[in-house]
Amino acid sequence: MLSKKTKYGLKALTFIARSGEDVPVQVSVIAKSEQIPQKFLESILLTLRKAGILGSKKGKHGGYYLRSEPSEIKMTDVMRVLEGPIAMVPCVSLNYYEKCDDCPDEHKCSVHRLMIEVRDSTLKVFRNTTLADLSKV
Amino acid sequence: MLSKKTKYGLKALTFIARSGEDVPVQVSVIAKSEQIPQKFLESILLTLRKAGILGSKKGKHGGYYLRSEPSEIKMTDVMRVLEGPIAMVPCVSLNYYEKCDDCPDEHKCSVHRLMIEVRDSTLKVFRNTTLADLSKV
DNA sequence: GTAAACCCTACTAAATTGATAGGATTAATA
DNA sequence: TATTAATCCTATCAATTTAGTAGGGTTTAC
Repeated sequence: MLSKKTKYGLKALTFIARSGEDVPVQVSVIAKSEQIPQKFLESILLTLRKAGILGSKKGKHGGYYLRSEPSEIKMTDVMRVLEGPIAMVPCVSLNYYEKCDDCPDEHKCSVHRLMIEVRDSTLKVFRNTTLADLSKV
Repeated sequence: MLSKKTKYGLKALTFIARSGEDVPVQVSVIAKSEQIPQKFLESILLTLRKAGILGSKKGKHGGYYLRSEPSEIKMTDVMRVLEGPIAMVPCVSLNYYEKCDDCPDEHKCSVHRLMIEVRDSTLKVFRNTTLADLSKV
């Protein structure tokens, strides 16, 4: 299941991308419009900022803005930041690989091979999708 | 993340499929060979039996066996039984559809559209994979 | 009739998720 | 310079899920 965190994060990014203009968007505005608990959203946008996807401006008239063009923001990056590894098992993760305790030989593991296929097909979607695609009405 | 339940379940099914012969396989044998807690595995195989994927024989020399040929057991079915819906959000699930509380219009929801693509690509993998594929050495 | 197997229900500890609380810090502007 | 509006940061918490354990009940082969 997709976490609320990721769902909210994607909606917020879409909102910011759609707002288009060069002024930062405030958390309160997004929260209200997208029906997201404001404090929760704050922490999500903070995560996205720390990951380099969003920039922020403090103080009055502050808010969040995209650090790159929507068409440059790939879902692979966004999903990894919000949801964590794309692979369903660590032994198949490109970025967070970990060996299984059981499993003497990965290449003979039926689960391993199936999950590689799932990972690759999901990756293909995320690699071919950017925030610009999400933002289309 | 793939749950241990699903991982164990897939390994157990593979084990049974590989054993080939027409005699039922005991939980204790699978548990030992695949390093799975026996009581936990019991409950998993029970689930698979109730779902019609496995059959069982009670009493001495009892155990579990496949109800169909490995090549007839599709991953879509197995995954739905063990892991639940394949879709990452209920509003995109074919078998367990549920509307989102937020989201006035699904078709305009960026998350919705992305998750449909992910669902379809995952589904394609699961539809094209059977237990026979998993069981190949 | 007894041992070996599945069957069933209930419980539990740990981790994760989805928040909330409360304030610290920073910046615009009156 | 004081005020206000915003982000930033840490801590806490309740609910849920996960992964497993416990303890028998039931069925069948021999």
